[in-house]
Amino acid sequence: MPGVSRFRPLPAAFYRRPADVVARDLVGRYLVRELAGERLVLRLVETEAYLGAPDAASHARGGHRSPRNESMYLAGGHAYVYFVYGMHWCLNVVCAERGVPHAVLLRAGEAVAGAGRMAALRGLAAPPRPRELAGGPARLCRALGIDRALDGADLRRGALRLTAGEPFAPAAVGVSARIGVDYAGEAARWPLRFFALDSPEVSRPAGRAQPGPRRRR
DNA sequence: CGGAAGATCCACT
DNA sequence: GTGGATCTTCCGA
Repeated sequence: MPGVSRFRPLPAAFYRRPADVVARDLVGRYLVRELAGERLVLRLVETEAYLGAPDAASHARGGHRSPRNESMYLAGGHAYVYFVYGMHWCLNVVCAERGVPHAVLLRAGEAVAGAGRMAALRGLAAPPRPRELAGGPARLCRALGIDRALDGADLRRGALRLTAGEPFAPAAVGVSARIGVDYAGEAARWPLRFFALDSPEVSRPAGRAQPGPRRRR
């Protein structure tokens, strides 16, 4: 039965690794959402790793811990959902051992199933243009109906799961600096963003890891 | 206790 | 390309 294994949940051992390793390995995997009796599936094409206490861009920088980010300290394989800019939800995959707040931000995905329902959740009337459906961490959450109710959820079972999917060949995955973390000093340049090189859904093509010659003034 | 900034998106110029 | 929406959290007073 070709295809069935794509929906096998990723095992606990998958998550018990550093976030940069998990982030790269998540590109191509399926994010499966059961919502109102319907199955919505995104193939992940863009992720970012956040490395806990030593990472100035992380919500857990300096070992910070609060009710908001408490889920980051769960064992790998749980969800960390947070609210930003007063309007948007973002979904992270918690990694490593319990007490070590590594996480992977899910930034974009391609629709595999339930595209019509996802477009409706996004409030889109016409067929979506590239990046419109789930190209961006907040768009991805809105397309799957994800909010605080899923904070701390077990990603191996339940209404939100990560499954084997269709991993990309290593050569098909690009690496860049993370997006929107310019405040983080040196950590803002760490190569921790991973994306499918030929996906039209990736939120931005190259990020700013290795700035080439740029026009000035 | 007030002010500022944020792992973003969208409308508008 | 720029700024507004909107609210949780943190920090300084």
